[in-house]
Amino acid sequence: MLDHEYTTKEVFQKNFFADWREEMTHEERKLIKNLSKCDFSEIHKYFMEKAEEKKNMTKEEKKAMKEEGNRLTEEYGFCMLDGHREKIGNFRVEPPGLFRGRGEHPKMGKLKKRIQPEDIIINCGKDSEIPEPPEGHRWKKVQHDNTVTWLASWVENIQGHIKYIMLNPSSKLKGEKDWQKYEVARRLKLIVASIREQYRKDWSSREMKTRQKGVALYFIDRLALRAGTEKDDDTADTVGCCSLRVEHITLHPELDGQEYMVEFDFLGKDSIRYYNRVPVEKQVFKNLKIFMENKDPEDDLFDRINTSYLNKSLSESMPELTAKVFRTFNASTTLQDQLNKLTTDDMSVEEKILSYNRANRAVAILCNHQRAAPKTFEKSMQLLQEKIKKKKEQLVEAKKELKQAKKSHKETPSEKSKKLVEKKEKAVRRLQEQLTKLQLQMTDREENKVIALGTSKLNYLDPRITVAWCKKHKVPIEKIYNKTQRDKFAWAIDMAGEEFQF
DNA sequence: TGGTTGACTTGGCTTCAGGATT
DNA sequence: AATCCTGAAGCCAAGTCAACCA
Repeated sequence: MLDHEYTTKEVFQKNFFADWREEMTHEERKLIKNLSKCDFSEIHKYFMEKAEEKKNMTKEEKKAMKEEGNRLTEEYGFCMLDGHREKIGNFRVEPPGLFRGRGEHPKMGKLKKRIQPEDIIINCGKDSEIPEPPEGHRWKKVQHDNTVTWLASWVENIQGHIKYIMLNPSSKLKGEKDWQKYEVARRLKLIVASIREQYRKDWSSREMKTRQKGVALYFIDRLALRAGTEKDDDTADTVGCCSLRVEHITLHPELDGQEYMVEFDFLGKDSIRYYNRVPVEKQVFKNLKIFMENKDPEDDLFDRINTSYLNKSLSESMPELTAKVFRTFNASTTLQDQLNKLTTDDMSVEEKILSYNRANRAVAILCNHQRAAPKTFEKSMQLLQEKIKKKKEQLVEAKKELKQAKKSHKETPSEKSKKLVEKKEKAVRRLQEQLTKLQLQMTDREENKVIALGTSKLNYLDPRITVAWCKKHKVPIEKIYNKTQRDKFAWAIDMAGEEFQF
């Protein structure tokens, strides 16, 4: 961990040292009193050498390692559910280490303890074979609760949260849940117009609580904000819609030539910054002003409501409707609209894929799915640039040769010279295609520098939209979904025809 | 009504296998 | 065969939301 910047943070060092001292013997505690006087270079070196050793293993050793890994997965990575053999998602218990957390987490650096069999609850079928605990140990408990999906659990010592062993996304159980999720979002589509009408009415309600609900829901719908459930104090300070504070928004009666602008700036899930400037309706602007009156920056913007109230009122519009459904609904709707807008029949498969990625990107931007620019970004762009340059030169050369061939064919026509012209024409065409492909790749990568597509693809986009699009436009599904994704979305690949509409 | 707990989904980052390139 | 590079798998933290309890 010494290579990481966060080990230099005061909170990290303080937490780590406190927990470390707990583990010390009486003598050690007497001796080791100041972290800054501790020299970890030897153990650091030891681990570096270990890593080096591993890297330098012979082919045979590597192969043996891999086989052992496969054997373990084969033995522990599957379970039987309702008579089907299903893949388990995370079948290994989390190893001990130093807790990091995201953003300015107050518990960073604390010691995450090793989990013992005595910490583990096994949840299996009544008549299934109970897994043996390691020699000399016993499980905390063995239970047979068929109302939950987890196979094993333990309590983690940093926050006291429960951790679970659950099934892989490719499993029937998870697939069915996923399908249901999208069906709920599709039901929202049918009533969203009336919900929008209602929350606009709520902006002028006599009750401040109702107004807050109306504005919050508008943000959730229009900006795809998360619900914003309140959280413990001893976690990183992040917010969602309902937990927004006055300090997170700035009102501009006019900005960039537009009226009623709201500027958002806050840290959301995983301490990812959300920054956005949006023009809003006059009534929304007026309400926000009222909500902010006589408040300090650190006061809640929506002080009369919370996610539980919001969800309760949503469930009256439609059973199973909660705040997060809007994200799924808006993401999937956006994908479908963008795909319709960006795809035409005359496109090549590569161009269609770029269109798909652009549609996917529109969703990722809506949901604020960001990533750090890849460490290798500049380098890999440069590489691509060089490839393009080389290809261009080749193209110029090929064109020259074609011209030459044409010329000699004109001067002394023969079967042979005709063939040569055709051959050169073909070469030019091929190079041209390869060049466009590279340029498309470049555009795609550039536009994707700080945008993460994976999260929306995996969690927000109804896979049936993608499957239908692939079928309609003759794009092989393998070009859009990799193996894992195809496994996860097997239900949609089976189910959706090209006529599917979200 | 408000706080807590439990179960499940969502999320970005790291690691590493394996294909591409030299 | 060695090295490079990338995509995917894996990791585990951090959300959402319902049930439960006082």
